[in-house]
Amino acid sequence: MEKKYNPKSFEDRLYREWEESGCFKAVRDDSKVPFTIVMPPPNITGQLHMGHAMDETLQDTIIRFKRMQGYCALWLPGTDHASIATEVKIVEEMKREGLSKEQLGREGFLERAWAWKEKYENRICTQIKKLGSSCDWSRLTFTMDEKCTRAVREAFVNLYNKNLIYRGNRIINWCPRCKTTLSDVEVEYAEEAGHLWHIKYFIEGKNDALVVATTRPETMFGDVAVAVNPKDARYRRLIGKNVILPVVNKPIPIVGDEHADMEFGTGVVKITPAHDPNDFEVGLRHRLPVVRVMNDDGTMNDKAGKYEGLDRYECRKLLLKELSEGGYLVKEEPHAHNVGHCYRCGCTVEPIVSRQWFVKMEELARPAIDAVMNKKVTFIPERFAKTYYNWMENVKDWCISRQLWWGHRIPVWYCEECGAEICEKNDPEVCPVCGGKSLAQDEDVLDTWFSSALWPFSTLGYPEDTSDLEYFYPTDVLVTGYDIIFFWVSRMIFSGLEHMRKVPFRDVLMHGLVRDEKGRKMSKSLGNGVDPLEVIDKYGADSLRFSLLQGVAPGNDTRYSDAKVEACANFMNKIWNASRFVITNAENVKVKPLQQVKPGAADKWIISKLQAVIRDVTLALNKYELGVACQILYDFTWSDFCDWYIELCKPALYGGDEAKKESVIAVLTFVLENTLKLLHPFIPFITDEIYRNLPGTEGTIMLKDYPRYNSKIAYKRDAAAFEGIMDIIKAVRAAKTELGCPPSKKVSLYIVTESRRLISSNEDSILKLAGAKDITFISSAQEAGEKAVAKVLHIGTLYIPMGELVDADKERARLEGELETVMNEIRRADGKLNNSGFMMKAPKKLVDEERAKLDKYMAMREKILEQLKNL
RNA sequence: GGUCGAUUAACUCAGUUUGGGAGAGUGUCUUCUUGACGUGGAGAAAGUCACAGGUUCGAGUCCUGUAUCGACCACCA
Repeated sequence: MEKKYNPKSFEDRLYREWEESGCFKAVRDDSKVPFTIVMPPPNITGQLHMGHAMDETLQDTIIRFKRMQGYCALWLPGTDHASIATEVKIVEEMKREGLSKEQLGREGFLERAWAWKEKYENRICTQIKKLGSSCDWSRLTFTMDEKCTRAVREAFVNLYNKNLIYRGNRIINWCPRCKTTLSDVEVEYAEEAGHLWHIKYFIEGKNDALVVATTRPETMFGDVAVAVNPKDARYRRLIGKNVILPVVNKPIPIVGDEHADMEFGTGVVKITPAHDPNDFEVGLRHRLPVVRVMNDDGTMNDKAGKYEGLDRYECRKLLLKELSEGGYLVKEEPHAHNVGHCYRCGCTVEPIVSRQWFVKMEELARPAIDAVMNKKVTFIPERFAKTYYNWMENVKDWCISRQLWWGHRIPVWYCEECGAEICEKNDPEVCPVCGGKSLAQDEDVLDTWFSSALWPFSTLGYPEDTSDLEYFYPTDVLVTGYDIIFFWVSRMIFSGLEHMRKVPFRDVLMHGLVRDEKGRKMSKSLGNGVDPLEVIDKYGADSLRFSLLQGVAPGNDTRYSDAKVEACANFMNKIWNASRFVITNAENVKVKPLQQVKPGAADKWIISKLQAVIRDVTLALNKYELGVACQILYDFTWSDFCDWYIELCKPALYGGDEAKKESVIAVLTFVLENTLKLLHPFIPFITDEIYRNLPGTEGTIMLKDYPRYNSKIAYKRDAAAFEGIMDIIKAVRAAKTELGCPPSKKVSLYIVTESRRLISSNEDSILKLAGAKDITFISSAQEAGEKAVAKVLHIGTLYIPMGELVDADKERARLEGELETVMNEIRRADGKLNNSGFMMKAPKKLVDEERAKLDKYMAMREKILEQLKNL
């Protein structure tokens, strides 16, 4: 083994070996229980960020754990075509070359998009591999692969035939820059400082006017009415009359509608059904026409008269000027309001009436809600179920058509002869209605999330009834960020239930965002993003992985910091060196299996600790508490194993007793091997590299059994007794520091105790670790000599004569401090035991424990007082 | 307006379904180059668990309310 922990020297090599030897491949094996995770497919828009790194690490840790536990573990990787996101990127790239979509044409554009896909998919997969992800690459799926297309068509046609997909004229969100619709969840709202303009609409034939308040005056060309609340005494009598639309000089009716809020503005609202969702509803109720005034690119159309062709904001400016000059504009006040933006390009979204394809949600939502209610799907942490219910219960129909080229084309054709609408899985040749041959496919593509929604089963072979689907579906856990519950999780749930009749996964493990050191969201515009690859290059993948898992609680955001990774790199170094120590000592000897040696007290202690760790880590992992599991392993490895056990071993290793040495080496090897196995799912590279250097091992650690708790070697009592020895060592060390005595100075120890045998048998360890020269058992304090520091411990009382080094004042102060602590404990225990409620209601075991504690502390108090007197 | 989360050491955070002696990492102070590791060892200081009530023999943990911060959803002419 190399002297230094140098991840670069083995990470890539090990990954190649794992992959080439087929360790990641999951093949149906009916003798095993399947455990399946489908990877949330990263977008092929660019490269992986820290959020991905966290997502992949969580999944890899879980899947490696399950694989070692003997499950047939499948982690299925993939990438997402990310329709709009990718198209935006490609168009940007083309723009830099002076090209436009129109110039290339659909065919040419798609060719370019596929080339893009090749490039970025490769890059992303390389990055995922760098992290150590043990996914089955032979199953790598892209959301626009042939099999996904088949799944999309099947699903679409199913829904269409059940009337759950329809085409209709409705208000949708329109991005004038991307020139496509967006679903409701694709719109991001941000508060903006705007204005509220009060505009006079004269009542027909009168000199009187109604004043409407609007934030978007330019839409007035599409006004088809003004509404007042029917309960509003101010305006009630005007209902049924007309007002004259300024500038346009056209009469439009005054309608009575609840939508008009008497409290807001003037209580009169203009109705523009084509450009506002609420107005659209009002329009439906009053059978008003729908007048669209804007083009797809956000410019005004011919309805805007002389403003035709102008951008919406330019038009607003000029129109306001005209209104003001005409005396129509009565007031302009600042008004903060939420404005919707395209989640991909940031452009202000326009609500526009348009003919689009929709998924009818009501019927699909109900079983999806029930599935979570009935615990067929469990959110971890549970609170996210509520978020899910809130959304699902109020969900509106899902607009799925996009005016883009990159994506799954909508499987609907129109007969140019009879006008029939044909929805079929396979491209139709002739019109089934009239037999006509000129059919045109719908120009639009589907929302990228339509194919993502099918991901858990499209990847396994749906719509075919495959063996994989039967075996691996439903999948076991979906690991993803809480930010895509609406986009993705909910849609997978109702899609799985609809198309597969089964939920897509049993558990949903949510994680939060990875933020920067200051708690800010990592983003391009802030420039505070950290590239996982750079971190791996600097510290190694294991350090990054461990830092991302350490201290995470499900669903909580975490902060990334270099300092944290560095601390983890130190941990790797610690593991590396401890292992090197064990391996070096085991090198030229035949390592016996644990069963063939007689463990001593320290050996039993570490073996016992190990059993507890096995139990607790397994429990934590089963509950997806990866952060907790990390902490347990970190503490055990560093403190128990390295700081204590290895040090405790040294007397035996360097002493002359061969049997002892043999036994210690067996235990060292046993504990290290198990620790490596326990750690492997979290830090796969270093653990495998060391494992291969361990005596008596063969092959990769990743296919070995995960350690199981063994009650036969749990040694609970022995371990507790040994803690007494450790207390002695700690006490000596502390006494030396407190009194300014150098640790290297060897001291004599005098002990009053009932555990002489235990102490004798561990004399070597005590002498070595405490820095002592001898131990003498005594029966009273006086025997320790005149000036001795006393340490009252559970195992007994320890006296250390320190001659000149002891400062009597310091020692008195120390003892008084100790007395104070003990008195506090006595008060606490006494209080409890004198509390009749506690005595009557607390479990007997607890009362007994408390009484024993009190006795112990009382004895300690006596000793300390005696000591103070002697000083 | 609705929902949810956070508030624990100087900093970053664990502490859960099942209430029973406040934890880790980083930083700080003291100290040690002893044959795995100075990316280290040993020891220490450091907390009114946001606040106020309540339930309980007992609350960081359960309940109610308040404050501050944050997220999401909805509405906003």
